Amino acid sequence: MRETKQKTAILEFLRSKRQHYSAIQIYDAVREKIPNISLGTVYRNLSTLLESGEIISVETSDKCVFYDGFIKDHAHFVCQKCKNIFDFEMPTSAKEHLLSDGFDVSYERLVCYGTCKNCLLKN
Amino acid sequence: MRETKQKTAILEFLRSKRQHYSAIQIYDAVREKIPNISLGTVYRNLSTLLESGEIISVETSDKCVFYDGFIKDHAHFVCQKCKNIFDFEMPTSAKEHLLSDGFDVSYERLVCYGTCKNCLLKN
DNA sequence: ATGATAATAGTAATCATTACTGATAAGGAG
DNA sequence: CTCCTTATCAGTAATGATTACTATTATCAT
Repeated sequence: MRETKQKTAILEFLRSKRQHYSAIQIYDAVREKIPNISLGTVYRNLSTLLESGEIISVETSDKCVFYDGFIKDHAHFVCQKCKNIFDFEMPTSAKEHLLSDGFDVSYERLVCYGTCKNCLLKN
Repeated sequence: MRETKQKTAILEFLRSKRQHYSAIQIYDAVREKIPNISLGTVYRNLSTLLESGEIISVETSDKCVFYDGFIKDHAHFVCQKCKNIFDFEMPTSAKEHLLSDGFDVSYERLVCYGTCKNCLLKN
């Protein structure tokens, strides 16, 4: 796994923000530093960064995947109105329970859907 | 919302199985009863059934969505080897915690990834 | 410095899902 | 039961996210 300015820029962008970005959003952000970076390069690097565990992915009911440079265990809340994703602390893990049932758990994702504070005030 | 044989067949198929199917798998299964049903019809009915809460969807790190006719609250375990999806009981919900923080939660999805019993034995 | 080769830019292809359109059928009114 | 409105359908085209391909470039061990 070679060090390239493309991969470094992607990782630095994700680590500099505590938000969740789609591949195209990352592409647009990184293009400010590397104007001719290819979208395929963004996808390829996101894959290798996922494999190496340097970033995590968040699958929601939106059609695209979101990427997160904050890799400490945490859960996500998706606001169905404004589409924002909020982090919150992971409540009790299901790992032990599954392990005792003979399943080997590598990671878990909890996603809650609803309406966020801000959107509730706007109703 | 009209009753059609297409919608009935889709719902009956999902309710008759305790597994999780992609749109194409549902399409293939329902085609045995309604040979000329259209894939678009399957997607449209899956959407309305989701909206009415008669089925649920499961988003995983696979590119496609899985649909489930079993709508009681439960969590999912995805085997990264055989790709099977297993149900398990939802551990403590995050709802109360989020509600006390001012978020209105409509539903939550917990997905664990790892290796299932069967695949562990095969290693 | 140099050579092997991993990674890149650019583009084409794939795959899941959605949109469109003229035809069909569900189901309420008469 | 028959007719009429219109939601839903089949079939197909379009979209949007992601992946594959290829000739070129740049990383890094020697």
